[in-house]
Amino acid sequence: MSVNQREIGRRTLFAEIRRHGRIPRINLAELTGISRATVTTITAELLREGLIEEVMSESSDKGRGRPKVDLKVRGAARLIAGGKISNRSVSLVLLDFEGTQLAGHEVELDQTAHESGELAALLAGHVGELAEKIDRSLADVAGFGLGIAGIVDAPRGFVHWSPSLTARNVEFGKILTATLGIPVFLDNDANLVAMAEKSFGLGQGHSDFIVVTIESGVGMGVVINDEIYRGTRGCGAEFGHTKVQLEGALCRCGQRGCLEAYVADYALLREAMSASGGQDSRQVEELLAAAKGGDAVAGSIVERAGRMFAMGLANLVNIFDPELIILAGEQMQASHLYAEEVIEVMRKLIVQVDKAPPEVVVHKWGNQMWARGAAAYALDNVSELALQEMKDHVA
Amino acid sequence: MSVNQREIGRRTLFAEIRRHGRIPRINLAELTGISRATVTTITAELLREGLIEEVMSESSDKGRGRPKVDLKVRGAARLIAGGKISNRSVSLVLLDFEGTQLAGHEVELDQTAHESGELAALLAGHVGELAEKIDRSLADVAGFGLGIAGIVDAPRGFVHWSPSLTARNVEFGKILTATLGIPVFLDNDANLVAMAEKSFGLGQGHSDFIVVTIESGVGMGVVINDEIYRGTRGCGAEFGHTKVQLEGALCRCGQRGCLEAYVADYALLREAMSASGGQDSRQVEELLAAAKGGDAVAGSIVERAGRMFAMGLANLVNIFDPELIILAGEQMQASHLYAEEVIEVMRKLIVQVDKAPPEVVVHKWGNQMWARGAAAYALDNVSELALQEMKDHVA
DNA sequence: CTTATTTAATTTGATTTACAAATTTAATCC
DNA sequence: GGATTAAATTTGTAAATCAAATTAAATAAG
Repeated sequence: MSVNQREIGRRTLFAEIRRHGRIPRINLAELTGISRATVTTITAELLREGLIEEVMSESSDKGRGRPKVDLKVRGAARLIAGGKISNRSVSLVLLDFEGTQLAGHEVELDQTAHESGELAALLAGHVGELAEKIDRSLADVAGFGLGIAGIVDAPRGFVHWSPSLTARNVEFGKILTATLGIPVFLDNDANLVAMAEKSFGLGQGHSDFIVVTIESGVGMGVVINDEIYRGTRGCGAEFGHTKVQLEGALCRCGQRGCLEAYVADYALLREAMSASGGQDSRQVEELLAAAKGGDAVAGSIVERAGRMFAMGLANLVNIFDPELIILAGEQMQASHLYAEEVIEVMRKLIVQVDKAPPEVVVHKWGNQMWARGAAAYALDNVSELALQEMKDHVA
Repeated sequence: MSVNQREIGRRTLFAEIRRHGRIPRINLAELTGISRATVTTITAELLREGLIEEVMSESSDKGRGRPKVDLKVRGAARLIAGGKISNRSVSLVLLDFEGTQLAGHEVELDQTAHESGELAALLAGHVGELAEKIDRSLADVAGFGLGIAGIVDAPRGFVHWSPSLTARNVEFGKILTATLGIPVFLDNDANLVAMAEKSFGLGQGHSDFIVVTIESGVGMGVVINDEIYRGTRGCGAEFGHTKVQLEGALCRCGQRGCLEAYVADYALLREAMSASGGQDSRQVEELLAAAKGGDAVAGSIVERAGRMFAMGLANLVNIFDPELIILAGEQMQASHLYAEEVIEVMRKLIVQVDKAPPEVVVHKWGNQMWARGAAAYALDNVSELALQEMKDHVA
């Protein structure tokens, strides 16, 4: 409503600069449809504000005429932090405003669930420490994005439930903001993987895709129209607890037939245990190896997990019809689910149209990707804040 | 990008007028944040163009001062047609630009599947006839919205497959536009029910909701952010073919375990038949009545359908987390699935958060609702066209 | 019946903003 | 060193918004 035209121009140009990394004004004018005159005016404002900077074009332009001057986001403009709380560790990263990583940090935790105040204080300490690594302080951080497992109402920063917190229904976002003294942006960890894929990973350039993650649980992040889709309660997309079997296997959420109850580590181990009458104490890795080696029992357990997973994926496709599905996970942990045979079963289970089924890609990465996704989320929010501030500065 | 500010203003004001039915300028200014001066200018343009008209305010305002003058969409500005192709019939409606129904029509068809050219010609004839009922002609119709079952790529007007067409992969939208000589907007019928609910029904005022329909198949329309969500292939939301059972019952789509294969009419009858060893030839109504009357076999068939349906619904909730689910259907046809017990099972199957589960409402209506939804779709598109045209007129 | 009051709508004048066209800048080519 | 080329900026104009002043149309008061 009260978004005047100039603000729109600033936003589109800044976003375009960010997307391209480095780009000269004339291309900005072409791509956005904004006149060259206005591009000059607006980029001058952004330069004055320090959000962007000029760089001599390094593209091999041997042409005549005045050479292009590239514009890029000014990395030094803001300092961004991102973090992800895992089972018994915290990963943290520090990015500059361009998105390049300045520092990273892994912290072991002695327990899984924490009291929210303690956890906030602990995070404040570690983010501060990380900042000091590059001779900055916690107060210099313009925003901190944090990913946490569980059911999170992101816009409100409210945690309905999380395995990392001892209490339910915590205003964790507010607690964090108060403790750290800087803006904190909290979200479900699966959403932040989607964010990471969109900003740095395989989702770049895609406006609609789904990311499925398998850690200890099964998570999902949905990007629709270039934005992360969060249901109305702020906590949609509980893919792991979609039901794949009526009155099926018991899930740790207390319900029956959840997808997670068939594909998660604990589910596989539980089955192996019961098949052997309580004798089997193998780890997941061993079980998978045994399945590969021809062990019939292990094979059937793993195979069923794969079929269930394929069915869950197919349902996603039937409902969302995405152009891309990214199966994201740490290392090889869930490789049996990401196997080509599983994807093939999925393809058979989706509605058959004379059109290519969605592309399915597997993206394996380390622990820090989660934290980078969280930072990307903060980066988005801080950029928005920075542009918001300009309204007042210029006026 | 070449959307100038004035166009934005026109759009927001026109949309606001449409939403409120009748509203004075001063309230428009307040609601949209556009200044009173600009509201005067823009509404003057819209009046001159004939898209809106002034009506003396009938709101019981006994206050002093200059009385408010309400603005409303000018019904006579455009004539809109909507249609829906059912199994062996076509429903058609004619609306004015305000959305009030001017005429309706039901046509019997002698067959289910049609050759696309013939069907187009047939529709052209009947829409023309309907127009003549109110002393207008086919050429006076500004746009025709048509709903058809099957898999439709709405933006392209392309039908991948439909039970109403003999051929697959038909450019049916283009054929219709050519045959009728007016703009035609084609969509999947379930999407158009969502459209109808949003424009005239229970979805009014909701920006995010899901509509589930049960006719012969199970359909779904999804509204996200005030817009109908269509996957990337234009054909998302195949709720009826989400899988609820691995290697389950055979569906008419050729796959196994589809929701539809458990809840559709033919599925119920098939089961009754096989339970009785081929002796049972009851109709669905009889089967439902028998179940109510205590017949154990019928009861278990109906009950399982309900449980499967609840599971499918719960999966929708777990994935979308909508604020509202509308179960829309013709009359009592699917009442066994819409029963409170089924909804209760669904509530138990969704992820439990300390927050109210989505509201579920049942909306029963007649055949013409589909056609009205199609007309609403056309209305949207024609409004857009009309505003587009203004650019040239004013310039 | 006339005047004051109140509120909606319009008009006016100033300001913002975007853009086309003209100009300047900075390079290469000959 | 001038001609040429292309990017970026400056200039002048047109479009569009808005605050403030004005007009319009009603009721209330005297």
